[in-house]
Amino acid sequence: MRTPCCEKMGLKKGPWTPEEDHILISFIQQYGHGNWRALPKQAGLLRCGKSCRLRWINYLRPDIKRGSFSKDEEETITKLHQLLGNRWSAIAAKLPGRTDNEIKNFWHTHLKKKLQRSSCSAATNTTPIMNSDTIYKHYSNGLLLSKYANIPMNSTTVQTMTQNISPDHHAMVVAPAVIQSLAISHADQHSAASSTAEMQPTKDHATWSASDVITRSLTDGKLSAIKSLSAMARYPTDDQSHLAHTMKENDNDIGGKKINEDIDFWYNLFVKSGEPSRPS
DNA sequence: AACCCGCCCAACCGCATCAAT
DNA sequence: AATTGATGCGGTTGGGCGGGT
Repeated sequence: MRTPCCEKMGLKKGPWTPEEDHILISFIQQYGHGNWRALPKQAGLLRCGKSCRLRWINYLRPDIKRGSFSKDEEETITKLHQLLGNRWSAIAAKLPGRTDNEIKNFWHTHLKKKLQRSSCSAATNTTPIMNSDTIYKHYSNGLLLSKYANIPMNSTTVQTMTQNISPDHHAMVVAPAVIQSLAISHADQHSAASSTAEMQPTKDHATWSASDVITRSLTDGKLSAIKSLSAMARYPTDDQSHLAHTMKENDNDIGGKKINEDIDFWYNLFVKSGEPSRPS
């Protein structure tokens, strides 16, 4: 069984002292960090491996970029968050020298408030901003409509489908054509790549919301999620038991895909197309 | 000067996932 | 295929700090 970090008696918690930092840096410089679990004992630190790893990754690594975020970084984080949601490590991967923790903190303390202010002012102009949820919806809608329901994609069908899945005001935004077409071609790649691999469900499907399904379909490329969404959309409401049933059925014949490929796909897409567009 | 309050961020925790056996 | 250990990730916490009263 797993031993919770620092649960064992005698391990220190709380802020790191300069001495501890020095010991950790010296040890890693000399021996590397092959095994975090064993490291504190070998280095003579009264910390758990997890704590050492966190301290190194978030603070002591030599390539950490210190100081406030630049305007460019701020914009990148904002765009990537629209794109990826709270996938801090994926966002950090696009910002050299920044850690997921740092970006997460920056988001919660600065950007979120800033965006809330700007969305308030945007709301007064009645121009909805396309957020990540909306993008997920359009992406998934595009996939299921084009691949499983044989319905031609246009703004009306997208809107209707989205309303059936999750009737919030963001769903009224019309997807840009570039996202639709690229999403469909991406779906083709998914179905080709996933036809033979095996899928392991990792969450109790009965507890999935429509948003979970959509997010899932994006993050790991499992078309079963999209299939389920397709089936669900044929019903007037978000019927979770039906959804769970469909998920389990589909789990048996659909394969997986690497998360990073999806992240790269979306990142590249938005680099190409500028930014999540506002409907005119 | 003392107190309060909100903000910031380093660190922790629980869970998911991966890898080895 | 099941189990176990290690690592990674995202949400949350709490202590330090600065500004306001």
